[in-house]
Amino acid sequence: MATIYEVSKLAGVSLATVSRVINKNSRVSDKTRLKVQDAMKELGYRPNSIAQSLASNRSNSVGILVSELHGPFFGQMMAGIEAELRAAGKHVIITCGHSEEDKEKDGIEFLISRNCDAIILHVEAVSDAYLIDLCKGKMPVYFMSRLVEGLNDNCISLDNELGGYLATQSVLEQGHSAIAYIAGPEFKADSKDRLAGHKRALADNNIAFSDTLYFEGDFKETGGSDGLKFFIESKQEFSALICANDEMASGAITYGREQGLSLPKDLSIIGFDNIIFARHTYPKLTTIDNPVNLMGHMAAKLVLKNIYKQKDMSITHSFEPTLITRDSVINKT
Amino acid sequence: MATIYEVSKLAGVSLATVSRVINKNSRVSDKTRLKVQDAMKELGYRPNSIAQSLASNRSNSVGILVSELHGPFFGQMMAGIEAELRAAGKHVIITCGHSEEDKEKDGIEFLISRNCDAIILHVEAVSDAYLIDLCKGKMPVYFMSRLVEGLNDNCISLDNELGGYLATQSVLEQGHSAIAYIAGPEFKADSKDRLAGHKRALADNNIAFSDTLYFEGDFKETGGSDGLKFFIESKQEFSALICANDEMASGAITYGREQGLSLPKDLSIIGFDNIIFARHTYPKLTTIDNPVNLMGHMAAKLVLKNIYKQKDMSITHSFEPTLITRDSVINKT
DNA sequence: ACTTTGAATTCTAACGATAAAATTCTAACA
DNA sequence: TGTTAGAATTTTATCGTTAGAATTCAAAGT
Repeated sequence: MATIYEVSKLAGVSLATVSRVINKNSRVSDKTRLKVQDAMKELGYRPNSIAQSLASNRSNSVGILVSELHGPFFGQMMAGIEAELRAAGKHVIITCGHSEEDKEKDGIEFLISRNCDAIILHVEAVSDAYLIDLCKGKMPVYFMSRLVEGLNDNCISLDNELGGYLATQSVLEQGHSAIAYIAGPEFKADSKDRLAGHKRALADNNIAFSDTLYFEGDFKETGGSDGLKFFIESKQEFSALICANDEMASGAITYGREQGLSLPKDLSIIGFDNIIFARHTYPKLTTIDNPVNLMGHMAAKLVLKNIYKQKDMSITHSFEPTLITRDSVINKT
Repeated sequence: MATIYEVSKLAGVSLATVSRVINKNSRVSDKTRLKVQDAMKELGYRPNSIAQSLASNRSNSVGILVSELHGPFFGQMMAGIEAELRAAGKHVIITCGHSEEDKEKDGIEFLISRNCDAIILHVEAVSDAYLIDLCKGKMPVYFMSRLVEGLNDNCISLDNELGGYLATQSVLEQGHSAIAYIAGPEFKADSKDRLAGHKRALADNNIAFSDTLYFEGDFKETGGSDGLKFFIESKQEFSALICANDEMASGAITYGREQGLSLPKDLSIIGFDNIIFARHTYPKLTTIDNPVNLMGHMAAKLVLKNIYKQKDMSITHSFEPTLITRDSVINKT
């Protein structure tokens, strides 16, 4: 591979001049710029990004940690981040933490050791204290879908409490009052907030929250099936089921039908996230839209603005969920 | 951040010695190793991977190009590759080509310019000729889910023809004979091979392939709905529908029910890929399993073996699809 | 013609590691 | 005691670029 040195020789200028036409920040006369560009073309020159990084102390890479590389939710998130960053010539180094504390810490260490210019984290298992500490280090850290105390400016988050409220409120408005709730893992902030919204909506409607109509799921299909099984076996009356995400709602739908329920007649179900497949369940899933792709774009923009000093980036830190009405919730009356 | 130089000073040894304890390939006496390790710990030293890359001409990064970052299929694939590589201390740089020729080429260029040690491509729009040419360059290139003429050793592929055959054969065995087929985009190799398998199964059973029961879809939900719409509006008789992937099958199921079909009684549907959601459609989707996660692992192993010279890597280049029987195909009789 | 000034360009020293060659050390053996 | 082989360690050059200081150049002002 041709180096900058060979280009400079061929063009008859110094190394520094070539470097300056590559980086087009400092001024070079049109004449020399052309000479250099010709030489670059002739040699098929491509700057060595590693050498650039070493010399400039900039790797032009952004680390991303998500819980899982698969899964519709993270897919949308990564797609948003990558698209935005790639358009700016930056690249993403992606790894995953599987929602486990050790693996998340491990992943973060890994990204730091790769000399990213910044990292964007979707972490769930690690504590706020750890993150606050992490932010004291020299690596800039940003958070997706998580609001870390005192680090608001580094967070892109969804109002999960509102989402939880919206879900429950919409079900209540359809005349349901005995409502079962399958939450995500209690240690996850998302779960907690969505549940809080649920409780607020119940309270607003003077309905008591019942422990027996609560189940802690795992945010996966199994959480939905296990939860519904639990409720059915406990022989309680309930006409609606709220699932803290769409995967669990899917699991619940599948399990419910296996148990002979006619959906949505026998049971209304609402999900959360509005993943792409939500429109292909039967009945089509009513859910809460989580604009995670947009949020991914925004996280990337935040990095572009703060780290790469790009102008004209208007940042929104907080996003609002909205109700998507389909067929899985019906009027009780 | 502490550098190797500071460590060497603190430990009272030379740079080279520190380098050798970091890379633990060459021998260092236990005594000095300990001294150096202590010094590293004391300084919180972490090797600068960029400098390592420049000096060793190894970036320890593998570029990955997939069609989309979202989507269940690619998620599984990326997860497999990343897990394997990450365990070996390598990182992945991921980008996407959106199944468009220009964007794919662009993505490849992008990865090459990032000095990856190798790249793993899932490309669909780019020609074999282009890829063969690409392989003549100095960047090692590997292919996922694609068999490039003469580059077999660099490919990890699925026997799509067999998968197509299996799908059709299984439907035929259930007594169906009027079978509609929704293919993927014709320019994609996967589509072509699956269709070829379909035709072979028909031929084996002395059933003529009918142009009017063929529709070229887009591998997305819309392909399924558009295809089924086309068949229904053409007023043909058919009792089974084969979709070249699960997304299209989902779309077809949803559309079919919207049109008042009772599934699977009125129409049997089979998909391809066995994405995670296939078990949550209604009826649960009978499909062909595509072990793409495994294949991702295998592609990574191939890189580990060829590029990073890891031993004990047994490589399987070709994978076989298998039939997953669920509820969406019923016996016609 | 002679400064002056600002733009254009070159020079030089990093950046933080690796790797090959050169050197020193250590212990065994004649 | 001197030799020698092999292990342990150091020396030195290098990877390909950037960045700031130093220099040269060109046009304008006096």
